[in-house]
Amino acid sequence: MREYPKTQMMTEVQIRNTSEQTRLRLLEAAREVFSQHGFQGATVREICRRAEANGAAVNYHFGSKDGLLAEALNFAPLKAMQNANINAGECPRMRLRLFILDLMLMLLDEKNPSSQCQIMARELADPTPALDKIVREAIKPLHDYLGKLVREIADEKTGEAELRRCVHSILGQCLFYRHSQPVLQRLHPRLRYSHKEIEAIAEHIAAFSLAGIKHLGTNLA
Amino acid sequence: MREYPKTQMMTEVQIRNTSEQTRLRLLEAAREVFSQHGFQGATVREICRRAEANGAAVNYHFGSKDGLLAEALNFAPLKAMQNANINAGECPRMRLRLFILDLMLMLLDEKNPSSQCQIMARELADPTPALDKIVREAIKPLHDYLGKLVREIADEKTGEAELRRCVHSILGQCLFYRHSQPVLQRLHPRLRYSHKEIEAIAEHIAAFSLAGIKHLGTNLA
DNA sequence: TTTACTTTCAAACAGGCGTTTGATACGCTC
DNA sequence: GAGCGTATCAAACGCCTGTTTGAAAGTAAA
Repeated sequence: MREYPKTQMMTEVQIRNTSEQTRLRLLEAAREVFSQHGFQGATVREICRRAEANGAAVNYHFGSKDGLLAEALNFAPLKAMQNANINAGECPRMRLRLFILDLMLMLLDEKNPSSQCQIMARELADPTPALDKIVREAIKPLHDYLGKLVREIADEKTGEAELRRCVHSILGQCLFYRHSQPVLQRLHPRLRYSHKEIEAIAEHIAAFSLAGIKHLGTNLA
Repeated sequence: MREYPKTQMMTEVQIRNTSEQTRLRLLEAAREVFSQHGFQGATVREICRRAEANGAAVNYHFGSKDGLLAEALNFAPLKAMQNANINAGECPRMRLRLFILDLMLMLLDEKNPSSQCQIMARELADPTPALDKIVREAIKPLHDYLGKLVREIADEKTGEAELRRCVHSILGQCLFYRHSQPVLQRLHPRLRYSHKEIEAIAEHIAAFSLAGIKHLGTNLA
């Protein structure tokens, strides 16, 4: 996986106690800063400052800012969520509800250590070299899984394009609350994303979407 | 409105023939570059290059890059769309359909000279000093108008919060296609946003949303 | 023509960026 | 202790950014 630095002479113990610790601190700081400012807006110096590491540490341990982003990405939480959803055993409509709730919690919960989704959500709009990997390993599986879920709920005759658009409608509603947060903050200054508020939003999106999916063919030709 | 430069001695004719022309060229170039690269990604030098103006022209005519953005914004197309929608005379459901179609055309049509919406859509995610003005003059009226429209369609007993979430659901679906364009391009490389495709997407969002609004209270407590 | 003023221009400026460098301290093996 | 590979550090590098500067060009009134 990683190539910097090539460990040759040090013992594993030493590595774990010295190098590996700053590596981890850098990764954690990077996730914070990337999720807050985006890739362009984040600076290597600020990441190093938060990690209490030297300014050259990023390039030493990860080769470049790009390399740091690539290793800071972690798709495990998203995959875990999908697996949990598959094994929930509920009916498809209930699984969609759970899916949306879990996704909204990842996107909005401030206390959630999974800033992964926030980093990825930022990447959607303006691409970095890491976007290809993100799409391949996280977004495509997400679309695929959601597509299957919608197919189970929708009418059998529903076409492929229409199915895809339903997936877009669901994800669009969810991502809106993250992408437009600066705007929503100005429109409704009092609004806070408490766990209760997130649940209410998720429930709305689920109900709204289920109605939309169910009545696909009834509104027009 | 503008303060740079303070016109004192030149005749109006001269101003129109010299200064005003480069001003307009700068504004047009700025709209192009801002909509393509976002505010952070856009560089003053590139804007000046496209406008065939000197590198100092932006600061001379607009004071700063921020000032250029503020004057490059033009909310007229968005307001015109809303006015046209009010006067369409159709029933609320049909007006919502028209509204979504017009918005999607503004957001996606490549040939459309109104890159205004694209600039604004970019600003949603990461704020610049111009965001306050954008929210006040464009986004808030948009939310308000859409809110009234939804209120006409929805059940009378629908609460304020739920109404607002419907507006978010509609806008979220629309904006998704713009915000996630880099991702969608990778997921479906063949997809092109022809006028026909945009119409199909708009029609889907309208039908999906109308079903969602109509069946607000039926799915759960 | 002289004067006043606006606009354009090449050049430079100051600051921030990601990155590189060479020295230094450290821990291990021999 | 000698030698070696590793990690950290302050400092600097080269580049790009928005912005400023002072001179030059141009036009219109005096």
